Amino acid sequence: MLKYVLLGFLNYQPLTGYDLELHIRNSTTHFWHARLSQIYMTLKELETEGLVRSEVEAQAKRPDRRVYSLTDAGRAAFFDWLAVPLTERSQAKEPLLLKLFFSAGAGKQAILKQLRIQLDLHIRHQKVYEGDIPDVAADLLNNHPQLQADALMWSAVRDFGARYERLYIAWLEDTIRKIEQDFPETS
Amino acid sequence: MLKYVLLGFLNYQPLTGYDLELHIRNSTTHFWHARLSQIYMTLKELETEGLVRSEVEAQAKRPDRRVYSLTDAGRAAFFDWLAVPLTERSQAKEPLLLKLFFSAGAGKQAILKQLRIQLDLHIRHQKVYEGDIPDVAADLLNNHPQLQADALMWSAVRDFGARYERLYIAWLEDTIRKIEQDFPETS
DNA sequence: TACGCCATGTAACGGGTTACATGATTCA
DNA sequence: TGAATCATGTAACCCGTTACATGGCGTA
Repeated sequence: MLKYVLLGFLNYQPLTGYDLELHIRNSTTHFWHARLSQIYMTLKELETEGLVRSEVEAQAKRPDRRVYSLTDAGRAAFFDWLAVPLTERSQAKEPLLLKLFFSAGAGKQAILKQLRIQLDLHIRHQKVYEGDIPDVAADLLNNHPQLQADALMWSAVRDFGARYERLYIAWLEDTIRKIEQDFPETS
Repeated sequence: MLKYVLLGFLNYQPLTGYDLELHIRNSTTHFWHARLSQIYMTLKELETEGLVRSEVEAQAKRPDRRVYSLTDAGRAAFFDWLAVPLTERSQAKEPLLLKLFFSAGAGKQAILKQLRIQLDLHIRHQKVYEGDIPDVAADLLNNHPQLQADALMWSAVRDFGARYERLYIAWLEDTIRKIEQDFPETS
């Protein structure tokens, strides 16, 4: 799937592997993330498949950069992917819920500690969705005013993220309260 | 991580690979799932690591079953895992959000179709969280009344699932409305 | 008679993570 | 002087998926 993330961003403009990592980190990270090493590998694969091409650009006072852009085949592959709707619920894996599910034996205090650590993390993370949109997205929109429809989709997805953080925080707060009240003291 | 799921269920009672799949499908599936083939492989690995042991049980009119149970080392490994809190937000991957993020080019009708397919899936799935707890969980509780604290954790996690489904449905409905209103007609 | 459940596995493949490796520039 | 940013890559490993393989029993 990372292939399509890369094709998707390259459909907007040519970018390097490094740039792509920035875009991913700033806009898709809460529903799709990737390490730089994987991005570089995947770009190579896309190039051997003929979906992207690249050229090296020399820079003064900076390392050379390899700039990737979509080929016609790449653009076609991307739109083919877009055209197929997802007909199943996605089955995510949530390590926190898994650990909590089995945590009764860890004791009341350990459970509360775990929940409070996560509450803190989520509260501190929340500003990502409340604040301005990231610079990379703003720049992209300024440089390509025809991306209004895209911006609508970006904001819908961002809205999901905001709601999700709110749900997570409310659930953590309620669950902390419930455990404090109902969980038996370790004897 | 599947290793800990298996250890966690075996900490309640001895089970076969097939039984474990049933438990997973009925209670952890919305935050952790696994295929039977992987479960069988992982059980073998756990046995070579000395964390579980197994014995074959012959059955009349049914295939033989290999029943796994925790060793002391397995129980210790499980509680070691429980004792370490998760100190990072979990980064899930959500293919639907990814596709929507890039879907502007697919056109208004394709986007609405995708959203409505998912809305239907999530509405039909919702009863899983609204109805009774699954039989496997109820049986476990009836046979082991000392699992009251565990039941509290199970219900907390289940509550998360219910809230998540409600969020998903509300977001899909709101997004459908927004797209209908604001997304430019394909020219 | 055909489907679903019970029951266990192997083999090939794919996607992703971690660790390793390098090195200049800029800013605090 | 040390940390962050820019910039690209390779190799080993691990976890998980898909496909393949088998076969009896109960039930509609």
